[in-house]
Amino acid sequence: MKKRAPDLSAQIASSIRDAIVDGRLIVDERLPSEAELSAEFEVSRSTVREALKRLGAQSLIRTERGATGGAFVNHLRYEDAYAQHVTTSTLLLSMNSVHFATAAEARFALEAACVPLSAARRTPDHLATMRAEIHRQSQPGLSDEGFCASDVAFHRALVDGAGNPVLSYQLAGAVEAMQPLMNMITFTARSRSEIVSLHSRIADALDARDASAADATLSELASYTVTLGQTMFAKARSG
Amino acid sequence: MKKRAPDLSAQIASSIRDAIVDGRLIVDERLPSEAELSAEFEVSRSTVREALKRLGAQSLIRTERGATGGAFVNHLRYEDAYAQHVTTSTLLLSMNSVHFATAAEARFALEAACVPLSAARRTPDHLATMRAEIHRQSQPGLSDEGFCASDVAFHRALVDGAGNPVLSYQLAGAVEAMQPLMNMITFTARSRSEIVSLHSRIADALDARDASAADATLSELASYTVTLGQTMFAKARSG
DNA sequence: AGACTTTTAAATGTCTGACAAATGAAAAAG
DNA sequence: CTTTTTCATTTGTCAGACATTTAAAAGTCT
Repeated sequence: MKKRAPDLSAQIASSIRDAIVDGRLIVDERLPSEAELSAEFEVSRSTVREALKRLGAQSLIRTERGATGGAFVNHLRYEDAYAQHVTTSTLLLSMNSVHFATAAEARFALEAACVPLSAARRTPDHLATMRAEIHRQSQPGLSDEGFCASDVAFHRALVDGAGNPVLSYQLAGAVEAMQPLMNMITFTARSRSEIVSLHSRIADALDARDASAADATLSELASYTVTLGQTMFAKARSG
Repeated sequence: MKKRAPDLSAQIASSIRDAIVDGRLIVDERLPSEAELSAEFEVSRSTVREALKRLGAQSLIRTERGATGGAFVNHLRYEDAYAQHVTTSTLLLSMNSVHFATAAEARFALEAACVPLSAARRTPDHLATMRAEIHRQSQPGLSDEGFCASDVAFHRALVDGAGNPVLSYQLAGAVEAMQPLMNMITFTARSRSEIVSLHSRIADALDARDASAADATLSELASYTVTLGQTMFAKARSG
């Protein structure tokens, strides 16, 4: 039950991380140089460097070389957080062998939360993106991976239509992390056209700012997706 | 516009990360030792170590010392991902100076997505947690921080009631990252009792498995929270 | 004086070699 | 066969050196 003391580099990373999280170090502020930090913490420069690499991996700091270089508190941007969130979510799903139904339920529940906002606020740009993806999805030559990627892009446009970046960020994990699971479903021509049709109806409803129609169609899409997943897994068991 | 080549340690980290993400390295598999990796990548051991620290910071690997030690592909657990997600979300909100209204909108929209599922699946345990937190929130001596922490615990129970771990994970960022913003609102005795009353009604509705009543009350709570926030910020501007 | 070039100092990035500490496995002792 | 000791392996830490990058300072020419 005893937790051994973590490595020095981990301790130092924690110490600096705390300073950043509760605001004692502010964005773009420069940390002391590696030499100064090693004196301050009374460790070697290598140990300090390992601590800084840890923080860099979490996008908490960035480093610049040269005379005026050093480690700076990083301004965490949506894109960085977004990418990390997707990677982590994807691994979480695959490593914990989450059932397809569970992941799909979460994804569609969260997406449904965006629909009323998106119906109210979507711009022509969002609608154009959705239409473009729908068009791509109906191309016969499209690979399965391409279809799934386009599916993700369609749903991201739906989510972004809500005009709330916090919502978009949180949804990223749910929607994008599903892609590998979705890829496992080999879409038939028939199921593709069904999905394209549902996508079109969702886009139409959002175009008309009809939140309840969009919500109802999204529910249809959710059930259909879960059904497809069940069929696929049943076939995998029997085959 | 030119992107300089990233550091060697970053390149090596990427290379190993890719191997983990697309499954060429599986959970609990042992990576080559630092000496072997340094030979393989033709860099020094320090460089390899910095790469490994980066991966460790993302919970992708863990390291063990000793004869049979080494770096192992880590089984990413919900708790690890959860903690990271909360830290990142919190920083994202503070560093991008997200408006209270935007964050609150995202939070309540996502929570609303859980309500129907939670009404259907919540266990007595979830209800007991909610009641306990409501009781704590009505104690007069409770600090503002304590009240907010209890608020988070209440809402987490609501989300967990949906019985979907993926949903709980995704919601963690939205709910917990709000806490520092919520802490900024100094609750009066009057607003606390209003919130406690709304929490009670939500718990009652979930107890009765009445999803629409729970949803309606959550909407009330959302409006009330946003109103409190607006009042607070108006006062901050004038004062 | 002003514009251009060179030098220099500071900082991170990388390498080498060494030793400490942890830990399981093999060898030795009983 | 069990216990103890030794040992080899591996990560953790340290010290010192050199390479590379960068901006500022110093120098040079017009």
